[in-house]
Amino acid sequence: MRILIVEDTPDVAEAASASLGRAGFACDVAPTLADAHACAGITGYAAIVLDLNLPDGSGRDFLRERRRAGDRTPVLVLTAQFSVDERVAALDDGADDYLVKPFDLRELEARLRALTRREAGRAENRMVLGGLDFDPGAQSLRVNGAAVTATRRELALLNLLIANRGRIMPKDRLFDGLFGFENADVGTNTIELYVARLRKKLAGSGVSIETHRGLGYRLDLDG
Amino acid sequence: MRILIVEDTPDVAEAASASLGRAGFACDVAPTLADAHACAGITGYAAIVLDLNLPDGSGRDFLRERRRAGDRTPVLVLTAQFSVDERVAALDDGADDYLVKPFDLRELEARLRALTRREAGRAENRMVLGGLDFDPGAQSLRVNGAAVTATRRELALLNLLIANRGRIMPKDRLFDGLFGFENADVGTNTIELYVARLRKKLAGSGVSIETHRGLGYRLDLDG
DNA sequence: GCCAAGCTGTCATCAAGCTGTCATGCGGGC
DNA sequence: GCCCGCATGACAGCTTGATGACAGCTTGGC
Repeated sequence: MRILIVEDTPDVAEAASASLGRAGFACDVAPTLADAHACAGITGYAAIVLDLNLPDGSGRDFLRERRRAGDRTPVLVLTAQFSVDERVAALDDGADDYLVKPFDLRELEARLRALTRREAGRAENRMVLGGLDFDPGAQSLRVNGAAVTATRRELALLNLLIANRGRIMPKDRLFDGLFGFENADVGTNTIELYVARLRKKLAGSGVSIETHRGLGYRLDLDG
Repeated sequence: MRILIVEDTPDVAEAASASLGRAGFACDVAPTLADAHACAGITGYAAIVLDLNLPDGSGRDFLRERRRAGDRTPVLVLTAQFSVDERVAALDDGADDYLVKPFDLRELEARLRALTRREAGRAENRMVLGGLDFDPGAQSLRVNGAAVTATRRELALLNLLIANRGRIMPKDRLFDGLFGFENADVGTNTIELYVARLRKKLAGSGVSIETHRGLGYRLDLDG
């Protein structure tokens, strides 16, 4: 799950990026509208966090342009004041949610989880599949009822695979979802590595990750 | 499905070629207009990805020439800036779609699929025929409801045959769709080989691949 | 601030399975 | 009957993925 944070205050952007990173999201930060356009053009995002007040224009323009271009990526808008007008305007422009600054990082995290969840067509956070019980909010994983510890990257990968359950996910797509731009130089071998680590932890759960040579990986129930 | 990528930046061309290759397209790369003309003269393409800014001229000239010569191959144009003028001009010249650089490889893939699909007159990606259910986007194949694993080449061949369902496809045409120039020295026997492999996997699906001696192969419902 | 523990990603090596060639056999057409 | 085109099994090369070991770095405890 890759997130774009459009925010020009370094402190806020950094804090949000760190917090969301811990929560299993891969984050890219864009301090200007121009950067935001560039990022959104290069890769797809599971959601966008958009500050309205930016040095080179209003986030509303960015939002409107994206929507006009047919992009339906969930957007969470950050507003400075709790003005009903501004709030309504943002939603009219196509925002999916808003948060008033200053905000609690945990709330940002929770709302983003709700947005990406909604996109995947799920009503609740928890995902149960076979003997596997995964809650991305609590970052908790259970296999056949027993709690299993997994690292951030492992959970992020699992999250992606479950969200695309039954579909073959190309390795580069998984890579995009796991790493932001600042980690672009990481070897693609790491995906194979984490798949191997995940497989060990999922052993006996009735869920497995199939390899499709030259195509990618697919998570699904056994059999 | 064979694609011509006219792009002079090696990184971009390579990334696109790799990504599309995984998606089941056979790609040729032409770094100059001269190369592009040569390739387009030698073989037909399901679509052309055309960068406008090339070392030996503008892609627009290439596009205009092709259209004037009566070629209706779908063309997706890559533009550097999001300029409305340039965009309109490209569409006027006969482009079918455009993408602003930098772009997301997934989007390129999706748009090409849309273009080639449109050419085949289908509205949806998924193809259902008898007991056969094939989704080229997810690279997933089901026979009578059961998932069947197939390799990249097998899927590419199936894709071609289904897209031309009911029509006899000459072997050299299938060959062109499966292999780019860099594989030009592959024996034509390989087509027979992959037809045989596909037949095994499609057994009992109600769909079969008929041999027409000296003419080619035809995929259709039994009976 | 220091230290320990564990997470991360690289490398090298090994295994798997895809790919295309070859050889052989079959069957239709002339 | 002969020839040509196609079918198919076996095989070797090679790309791609799997996996164990390791070093650097981050993180959290004290």
